[in-house]
Amino acid sequence: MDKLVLIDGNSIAFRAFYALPLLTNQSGTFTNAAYGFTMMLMKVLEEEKPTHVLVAFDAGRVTFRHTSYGDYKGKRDKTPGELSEQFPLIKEILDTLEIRHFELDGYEADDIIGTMACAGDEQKIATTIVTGDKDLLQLVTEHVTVLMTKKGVSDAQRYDIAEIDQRYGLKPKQIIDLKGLMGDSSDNIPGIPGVGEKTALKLLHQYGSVEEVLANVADLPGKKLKERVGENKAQALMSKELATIMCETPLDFSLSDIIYRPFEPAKVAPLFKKLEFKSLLKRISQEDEESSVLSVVKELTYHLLTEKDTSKWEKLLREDQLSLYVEMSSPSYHRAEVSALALSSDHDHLFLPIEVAQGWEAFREWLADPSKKKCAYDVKGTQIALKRNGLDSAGFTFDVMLASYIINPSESAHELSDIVERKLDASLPADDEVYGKGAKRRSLQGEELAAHLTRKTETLTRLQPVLEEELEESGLSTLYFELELPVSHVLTEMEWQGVKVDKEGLQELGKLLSAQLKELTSKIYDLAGTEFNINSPKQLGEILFDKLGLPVLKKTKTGYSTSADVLEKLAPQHEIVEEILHYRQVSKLISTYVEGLMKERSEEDGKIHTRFQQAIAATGRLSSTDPNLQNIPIRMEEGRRIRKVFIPSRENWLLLAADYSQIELRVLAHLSADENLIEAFHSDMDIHTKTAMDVFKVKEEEVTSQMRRQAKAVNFGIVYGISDYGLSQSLNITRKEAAEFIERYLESYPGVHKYMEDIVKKAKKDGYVTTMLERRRYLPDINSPNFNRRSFAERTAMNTPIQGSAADIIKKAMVAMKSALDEADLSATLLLQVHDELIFEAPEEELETLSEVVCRVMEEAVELSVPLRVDVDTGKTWYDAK
DNA sequence: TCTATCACG
DNA sequence: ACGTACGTGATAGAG
Repeated sequence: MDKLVLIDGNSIAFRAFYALPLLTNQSGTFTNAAYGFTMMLMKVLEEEKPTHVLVAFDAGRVTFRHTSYGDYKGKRDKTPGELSEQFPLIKEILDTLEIRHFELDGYEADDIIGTMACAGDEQKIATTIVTGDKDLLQLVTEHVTVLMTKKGVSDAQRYDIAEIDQRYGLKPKQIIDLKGLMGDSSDNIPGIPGVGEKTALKLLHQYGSVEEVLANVADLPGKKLKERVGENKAQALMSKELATIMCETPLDFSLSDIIYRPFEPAKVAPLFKKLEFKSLLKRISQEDEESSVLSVVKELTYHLLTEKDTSKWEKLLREDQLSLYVEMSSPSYHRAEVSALALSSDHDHLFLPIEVAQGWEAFREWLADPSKKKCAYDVKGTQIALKRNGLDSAGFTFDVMLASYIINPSESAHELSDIVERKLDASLPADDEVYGKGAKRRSLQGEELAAHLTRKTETLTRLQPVLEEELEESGLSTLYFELELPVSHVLTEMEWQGVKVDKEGLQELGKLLSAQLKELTSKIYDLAGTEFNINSPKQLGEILFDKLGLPVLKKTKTGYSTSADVLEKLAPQHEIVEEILHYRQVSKLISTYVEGLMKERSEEDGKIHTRFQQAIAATGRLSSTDPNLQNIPIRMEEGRRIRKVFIPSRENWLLLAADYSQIELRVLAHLSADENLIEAFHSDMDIHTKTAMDVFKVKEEEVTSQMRRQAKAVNFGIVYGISDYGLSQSLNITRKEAAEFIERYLESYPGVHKYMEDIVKKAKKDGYVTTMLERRRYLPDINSPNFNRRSFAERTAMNTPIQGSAADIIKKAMVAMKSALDEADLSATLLLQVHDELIFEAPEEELETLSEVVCRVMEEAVELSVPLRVDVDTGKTWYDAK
């Protein structure tokens, strides 16, 4: 028995959109209408068990109805962008489910459905129309029923001839007459003014049709009604015509084109996964009898390689590309031990204990051959771990971790198991689960290790094409392949190189600071009249505010705030406060820097090898861990001395530091095209002085240091996504004063003002912002009804293109630097990056050439509408290279 | 494990 | 009226 289901795509999507909250998935795509639509669709497919399915959509804006009545659908609100952008998504879902969908220029979805319903009726096929629109009731016949959505989307009411009769006392065709008389405000069909559903029904019950009603105007009850009907005869007839659904739409397909075959869950799951349709995912996987959709419990067949049988696997190394995963004892690949590695092609999975890999000559050659393509998770860590085990490697053309990051840099979880969860219809136990964490950590061995590891490499092979496609779809391929991947290779070199630390110098400094701390401690105990743990904010708070009775200016969730900005305000009130501030400083220097750096210094080479994390910061910046070398003190002289222990690794070498001057404000000048700001940079002015002149309306000579300091804070504010409150906090002024500063700034730099407004608007429309090199950051909260979340997202929208473009620029310079140094035949090496600064070490005689090369490469990394300026300094220590 | 604090750009 | 500056990482204390 055939069963035809006709779905009114627009109507269901509308219903779903307004019935559900404005959901977004991780990448900021609105999904509520698509989700509701799919829920409805699944339910219908399950319950109706159709043999033929079709979804009809409205095409374009102008239909034949507009031709006859210009105002047709005139009053309808414009479809909100959050909904219209979901239509392509809905169509993609239908395509994946292999359900045909149609739209036809000049016609509405109704007309396609009407025509198919007529065909179904003629051929006596049981037909169900799914819609939220009462108009379609006119199509009901002996064979055709309408499934009408009620509140929400999952609830529906079936209308057949009997139901329509019971509800309206009409035959289906009379629904047209009903519309003709009462009109339809949503479609802007006028009908007869003053005639609503009640009157219209009464008239139709008596006369049967619009024409008959009009023919009997004279007999109609009530003077008003007579008048109205009499005056609007033509309008009533036209309304009826507008409400009539076409049954002769010229369609270029027939029943045989819309045959429905139940979909394969395995094909649909990845899309649902991507859209985060979790409950639907569960639903389809259950239908699949839990075979394989979510759980790839299916054991992988892998080959555990021993020294003896390496030769028979050499053929695997001739594959176009292989995935490689190196298993380590900890994430700190500069120290971690490698237990084993695994190789995967599409078909074969090979497990190699580290000794076997080291002893297999053909593998070593393959690994070091740059023309042999390899895919890995965290290429940098992989290459360093391999190198520490005597294995040189090259030819890594894909990094799964980096790809996942570039696709969505806001995502906090780029572990392989997280990526698999998001991008594939599979799952992988997280390393923490397999190994346990903290004290429970254990090591894996033998078969267990082999199974876990080969499963990871197998996953890499499956992830790569999925990620590649997603990069391409979002226009991120260039950024990924030409910037991020090359940068990761530069970082590998930098980390491998490491930076030399003067052990004795560090110990010396430690002693000095410890002595100072001791003195401060006893002084503080004296002043407090008791001993307590100064490092404990809780105990400190009790001393300051309870015992000494200082005023409480700020509180935290847990009690009194003792942060530096509070203490600074309290300093005049009690001698102890200043000592505490000083104590904090010294204590920080000892614990974080002296002791922290000492712990990370390798006894082997006397160097520190930080890890530059490339897949953390949402703006595209790098971060540095174990230890963090991007936050070595500089602002206070006392802390700055820490920099004296960072020295060149060889004799007669020096350090060279090159930093971009005002890169973020220059980027802002470029992005905003603000004439005043551009001019300021072209004339090489001190930008904070210039801002002070504009904000305070004074001449250059009249700018005081106080004004310059305030102007500097305003500039920071602009870069961070200005708010009066934020500025008032940082300058210790009232919000009103801060707001005035901002206003005067924006008046002086109208281009910046417009840019800030435009970028927020664009973010609201697209759901994301981009940097100069098209790096993308999604802002799911940008349209949030929650003021806080929305404001945060708006500031992020303003800040990310600036901070992110600056990150793009220095990354580009780093990539270019590699070849520039080679070309100039320099042995200088890049050691560190600190956001807007690069630090090199080089033999003394190279410094002059190096300065020139470094400046040129950094300044010419990209072309902006303002010049980029780089300052260079050299010295025997990092402290001296200032 | 979470919170407060503070170091950097 | 809402209550924030943007982006990070490390440490110590407290639960």
